[in-house]
Amino acid sequence: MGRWEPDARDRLVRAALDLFDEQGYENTAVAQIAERAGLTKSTYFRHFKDKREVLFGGQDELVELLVEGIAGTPEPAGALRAVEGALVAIAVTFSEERRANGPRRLAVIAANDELRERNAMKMAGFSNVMQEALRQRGVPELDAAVAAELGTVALRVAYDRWLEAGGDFAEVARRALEEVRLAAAALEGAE
Amino acid sequence: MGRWEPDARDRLVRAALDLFDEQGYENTAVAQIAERAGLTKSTYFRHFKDKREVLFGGQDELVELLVEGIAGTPEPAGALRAVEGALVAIAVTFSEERRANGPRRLAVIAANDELRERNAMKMAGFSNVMQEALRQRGVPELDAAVAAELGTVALRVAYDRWLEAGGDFAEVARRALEEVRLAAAALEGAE
DNA sequence: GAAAGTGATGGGACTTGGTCTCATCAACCG
DNA sequence: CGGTTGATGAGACCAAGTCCCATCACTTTC
Repeated sequence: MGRWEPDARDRLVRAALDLFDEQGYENTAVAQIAERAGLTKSTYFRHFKDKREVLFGGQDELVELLVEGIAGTPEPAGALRAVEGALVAIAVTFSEERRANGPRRLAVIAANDELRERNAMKMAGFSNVMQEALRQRGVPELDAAVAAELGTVALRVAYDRWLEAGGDFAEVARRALEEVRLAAAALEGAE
Repeated sequence: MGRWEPDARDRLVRAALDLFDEQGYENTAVAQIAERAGLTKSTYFRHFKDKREVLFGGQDELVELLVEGIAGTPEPAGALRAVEGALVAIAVTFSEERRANGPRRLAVIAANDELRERNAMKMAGFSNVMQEALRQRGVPELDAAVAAELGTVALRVAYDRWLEAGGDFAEVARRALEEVRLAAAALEGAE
């Protein structure tokens, strides 16, 4: 594989991020991204299923790691401990290079409805995947839903902090999850 | 207003739901929806900003009610009580007609990625709105995020049950939220 | 070493979502 | 009765995304 100029996919990602940054997502045509990467529209759509996906690559890998992280947490462990295992498992993908591009990527996404939509779907996907993995362990439906949802809250918080301050993502995530748990436990109900 | 055939918007919604049901969302063109409603593509896009929105109308009203429900909960009350106020506040929009069309609408949405994406965005929007409204009451950031997220879990659960069994939505939502709270409180942390 | 195969690419036709502009036409108002 | 208003129709236009076929670099096989 890779008989021609290598890294076509990477070149597309870089070209897209640059162009979105320079002139905005909506003002950038797929053909333009391809051109800057030395390719054509056809080739772009062979690598990414639509215009947005160039910003959301690697999601499949994260999903796999989340599932493995939950399934691989030794029994007996509560649902939230398994979620912690999932967050720790994805830490390997949080490289320095990813941290460097993070803010630029976030800024592009935040500036466009279509992209925010895709991001919401991504997050919901993470939650669903964790919920399903928890149910596979025998966690009851509602508990799985709650634990998975709190896990994604922690994931968002941890990601923000990690972009801000760096450090070991696994540690940041563990702390965030514990804070979320305490906040949830402190909620008063109807009396 | 309404000098020509009235209810253009309603006709479009009905035509869309019928066509999506008959031949699927992707196999239905906007022009076809408009045609069945006795209108044209131009008019369609005057009523809905894109092809999907015909299935997601009324979101603005829900957002308003959620915010009012939280802001209108008398102090002092915990974050989750305010969220309960929000869920109760939207109950007025859950009519019998809406319940009748609910399952068909859900089936169409579930069958298509684009629509599931929009739905995820809608839910995330509810959560964000509640979170912001809670912060306006002085609830700390993280507590607001957790309460809002648990609120949307309860909202989903309540909606499912209400579609299934009917009854007073406010009551169903209250019960769902209490169950969610108990599930969250029962989560064990790292020792 | 030539022929056949393979996989990534180029190119262009085509459909459809979505935007924009201008014309039309029914109702209302003075 | 003539002018205004607001919803609609009509059609040009652009970009996203799909499809199909040609091409070309490299590999395998005989």
